[in-house]
Amino acid sequence: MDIRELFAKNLRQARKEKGLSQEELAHLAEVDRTYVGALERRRYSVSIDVLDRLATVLEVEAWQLLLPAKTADDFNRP
Amino acid sequence: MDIRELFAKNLRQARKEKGLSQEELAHLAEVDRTYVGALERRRYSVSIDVLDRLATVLEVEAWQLLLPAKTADDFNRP
DNA sequence: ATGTGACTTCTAGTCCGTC
DNA sequence: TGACGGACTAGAAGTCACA
Repeated sequence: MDIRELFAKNLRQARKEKGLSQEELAHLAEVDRTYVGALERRRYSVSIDVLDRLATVLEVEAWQLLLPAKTADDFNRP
Repeated sequence: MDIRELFAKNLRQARKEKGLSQEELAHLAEVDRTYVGALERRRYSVSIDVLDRLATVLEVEAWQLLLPAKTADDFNRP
């Protein structure tokens, strides 16, 4: 799993958890609606400036959007 | 402290801890020699693709390069 | 409400150099 | 070894129309 996919999944997950549409998130973070969609489809390598704006709107820390997804193994650990 | 400054400081610190020069890091991560220096001077908003390559060379996780610096208060916490 | 292509503009990122 | 400038190219950032 490359970094774009990681970010794409975290972004989509964080957005859904906030109950926002791509359009709403885009508006709040002052980026284009289609750009958010493009990021979730891993089309671009987002810059940290935009990443930070998105994180702020989603009320998470910027670094959290780059956290690797939990693997099945994680759930079996003590 | 904005995200570029955060990244700049983490990058420099991680690089020093590995005992690498800007030039060596640049070569290993396949970016330009002057670009590493520019990032440490917060001149650009790095993309996550390059951030990931730098992290790999520095043997840290990509998200760790975006971690906020510890404040003085952190050291006083129980 | 989102996916996509085509397009333009802006900045990331390269490459040359000097201090 | 690192700071910094100028000129350039690649790709991110941003907009629109249509499905």
